[in-house]
Amino acid sequence: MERPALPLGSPPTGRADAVRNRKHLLATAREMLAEQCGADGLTMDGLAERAGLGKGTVFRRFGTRAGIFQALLEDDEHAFQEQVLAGPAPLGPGAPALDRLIAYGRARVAFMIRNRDIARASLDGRQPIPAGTESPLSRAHIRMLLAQMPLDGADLEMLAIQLTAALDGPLLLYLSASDFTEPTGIEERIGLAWQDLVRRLCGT
Amino acid sequence: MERPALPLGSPPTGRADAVRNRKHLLATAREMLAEQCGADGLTMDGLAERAGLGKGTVFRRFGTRAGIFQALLEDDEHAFQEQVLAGPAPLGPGAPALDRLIAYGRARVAFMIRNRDIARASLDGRQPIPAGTESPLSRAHIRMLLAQMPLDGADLEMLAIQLTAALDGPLLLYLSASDFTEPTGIEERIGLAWQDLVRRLCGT
DNA sequence: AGGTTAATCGGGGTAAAGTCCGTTTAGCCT
DNA sequence: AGGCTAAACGGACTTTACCCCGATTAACCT
Repeated sequence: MERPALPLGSPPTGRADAVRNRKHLLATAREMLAEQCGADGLTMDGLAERAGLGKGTVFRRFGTRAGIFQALLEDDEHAFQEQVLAGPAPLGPGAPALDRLIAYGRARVAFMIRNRDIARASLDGRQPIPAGTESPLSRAHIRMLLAQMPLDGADLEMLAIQLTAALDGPLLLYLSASDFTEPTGIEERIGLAWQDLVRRLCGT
Repeated sequence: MERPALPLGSPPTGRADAVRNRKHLLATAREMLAEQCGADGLTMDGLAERAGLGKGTVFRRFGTRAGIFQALLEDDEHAFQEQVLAGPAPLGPGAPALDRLIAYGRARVAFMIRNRDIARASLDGRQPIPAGTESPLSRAHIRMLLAQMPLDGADLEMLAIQLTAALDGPLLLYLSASDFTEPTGIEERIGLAWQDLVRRLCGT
């Protein structure tokens, strides 16, 4: 195993040029996504050429095509998590756990909708362990909030996984593109459904 | 658009040789999966050659590599749904909706664990509309059961999507391969968590 | 049966993903 | 500063998904 221990995590560590190139590649990828309006137009050759780097570098950095989108998503997610960890209540700390959980779900739904193209493109059926999408941060946060709530006898770890899936799944797997062009505010609808789901879980 | 209206659905319709070849390709794919112990070893060229057919045929039938796995999954799912629609209670009809919902979840978890490799391989970040995995049958069934339960004021459609995600998501996205090699009975654990989740939803 | 047609088949061609290894260079040690 | 080494770079190479279109054939009609 020569692959780095944290192949795709949040590795702003290592040699200076590696870190620089990684950032440069992510920035270039965002440019290309913005210009070409779609993830399909992003090829590894194209990215390497536009970034002025070799193809080997791109693959060593991200491992796979989906890896680029996973890295982009994690990048965005990092900024998002700042809001959650240190932002104003009820999303940030200072509110009751139930309120925070509801606020978190709504915020995450908005986040997923905003980044749904990248999120979808980050799915890769060939990777045995589904990275990126996994959002360990999301899961851990939900887990932490659940622990503060009166849920006697529940398997909190598994419940956190289920709720994470209930948040991300609709956007990743079950809602088609057409659902977002309809006039109805889909974001509000999913947000309400989340709120309702969580409230019912706590017995109102 | 020359693509057939039901490109990947359950199309045992059309010309006789097309239907025959489709079945033959699916069977050959299963053989290769069984022998090579893994979805990665299945290539389109290899499948075509082993089946004694042209590569073009494979692609016309399944559209994409992921399409093969989606077709395999739908095939298995068909047999599974028979149990649900006409099998013995509580999975089949005849039991209270809550019991059926719990039984369905447990059965689906078992199904997803059994087929997790194929299910994972059916994910494809390039398809704008996530087919196959979508399991409209699963969603519709859950939706139907929810309608029989005392859930006043809920958005049943969205709740069904969330619960479908809570069932499929863990296996598709959030549980890594290592979770299944551990001694702990993961299937039972997920099944219990599902039961608990649904019970809480109904207020005990 | 024979002819017509529209769909399927076949396999060579293209482009993009992913690999390899010789070359270069950042970071460190003296 | 100068050298050492492990890591990163680059781009040619291989593999594979996916496309195209002429050849073939099943289904239907008379």
